[in-house]
Amino acid sequence: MSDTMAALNRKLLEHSRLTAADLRAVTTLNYTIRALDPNEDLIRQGDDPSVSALVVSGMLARYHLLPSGKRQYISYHMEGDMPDSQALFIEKMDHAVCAIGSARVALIPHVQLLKLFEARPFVGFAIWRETLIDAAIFREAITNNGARTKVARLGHLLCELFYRAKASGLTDGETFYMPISLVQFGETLGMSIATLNRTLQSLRKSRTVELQRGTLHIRDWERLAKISQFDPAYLHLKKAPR
Amino acid sequence: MSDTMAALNRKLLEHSRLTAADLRAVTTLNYTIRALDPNEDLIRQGDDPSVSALVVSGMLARYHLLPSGKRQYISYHMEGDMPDSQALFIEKMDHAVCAIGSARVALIPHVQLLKLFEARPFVGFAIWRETLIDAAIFREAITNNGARTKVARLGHLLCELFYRAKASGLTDGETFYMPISLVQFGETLGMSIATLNRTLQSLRKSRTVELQRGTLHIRDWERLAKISQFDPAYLHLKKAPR
DNA sequence: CGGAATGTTGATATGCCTCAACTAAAGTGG
DNA sequence: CCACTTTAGTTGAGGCATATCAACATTCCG
Repeated sequence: MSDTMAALNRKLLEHSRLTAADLRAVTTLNYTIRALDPNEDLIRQGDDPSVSALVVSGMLARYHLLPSGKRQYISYHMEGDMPDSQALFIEKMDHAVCAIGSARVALIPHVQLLKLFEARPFVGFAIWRETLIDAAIFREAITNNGARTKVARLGHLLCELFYRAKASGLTDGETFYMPISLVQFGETLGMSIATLNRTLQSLRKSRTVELQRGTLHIRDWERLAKISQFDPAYLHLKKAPR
Repeated sequence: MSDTMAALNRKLLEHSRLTAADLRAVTTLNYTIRALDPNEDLIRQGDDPSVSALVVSGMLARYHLLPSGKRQYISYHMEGDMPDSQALFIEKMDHAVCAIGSARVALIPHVQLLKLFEARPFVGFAIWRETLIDAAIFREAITNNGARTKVARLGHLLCELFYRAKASGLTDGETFYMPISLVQFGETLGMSIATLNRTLQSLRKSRTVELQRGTLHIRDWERLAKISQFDPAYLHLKKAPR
């Protein structure tokens, strides 16, 4: 049995209830592993995906590429996430996905997933739920960028990444390795890099959080969450009755 | 047979292929109609939804309510849309949905939808696709608010609303009735109402678009789309091979 | 017809983007 | 392992865009 698919099962169990038979069916999925260099694209805007990727290690990000060449990062994805289940029923990618640091993904053909969903609807529902949680994360990003102060905006993103990592057991105590550059944070939050840096200084000064060389360290979670108006309800990380 | 569910079928056929049997199964769904006054909430943040709403007439909007009482509007939904299929597999609403102007919705119990999806997986896939298109709209909103100029930002939103309305046959030539207030536009696009108004003036001056008393009139679609960097690819309104 | 909601415009202060210079860290090849 | 190059992060100065506040006009609605 596959450790890789076992990781997917663990992820699905973070929010969904599945029977032993469902879980067993998931482990029968075939896949191939692909290694990605830092900043390498997994898939580009306009591509027609026929496989879905499951993050095995490292981190991926979604982004839009604008006519000017400017990037807008949309969301980040870590071990156990399936970032392009978003593309399962879609012909042409409206966004690209790239690696943040080195990463490894398991590629699962869409046809296999569809067959599995027909045979075991509740597995489909679990992955559907996964895509809905992604959508909730997108909504929160809209609100974050539209309605929060710069400090809360950055703080909120850091809270979200840390909370999700912790829920998946990827943190080392209060520390999480997450090699997102300041430029990328800027292109996520709609801030210039200068302002982003100064905003980060301000968070540092508040002694709630430390971030250097890709290592995020939470010094005072309660206060950081308060500063950032972070309420994890939108991540829906509770198991639902089936 | 129900006209209301026929409207849902039309919507699903905008992007998905379904068999006659699938379509018939959809029309057997039971529902109740609910009328909404302008600005009335259909569902609030924190509620536990047990029904999904299909917009029968008028317009709905999703929004986040911040601790300060400030609203952030997330997206708008018109006839044929199912805005809270987003909540199908989720316990607690992370956002609210309200009416923009008067509206009527058909409420369909989740249990019925789930049974339908088990019996007819491809109907489920079509509605899943619908939720994925919503997610693509959210992503575009992130980029719109984060990376575009004020003029492009407003123009892009108007383009999207008009394009979607037209695809659903809801426009009257180059005109669409859409009673969103300037305050609401501001709370959608992260601009103050003063700036929003001046941005609108600027669009008016460019003679591409007119907007008054809720009526959107497109005067020069090509130029507006260009100004706004609007590319409808992200709406995925093409039928997919099954 | 009167009151409330919505839209419009002007003046002001400031927060942020832009640009630029510099430092520190990481990666590369001899 | 060290010089070199490249990339990432940091800080400062200046000017403009936009949030904020306030006054007013218009439209909507009972």
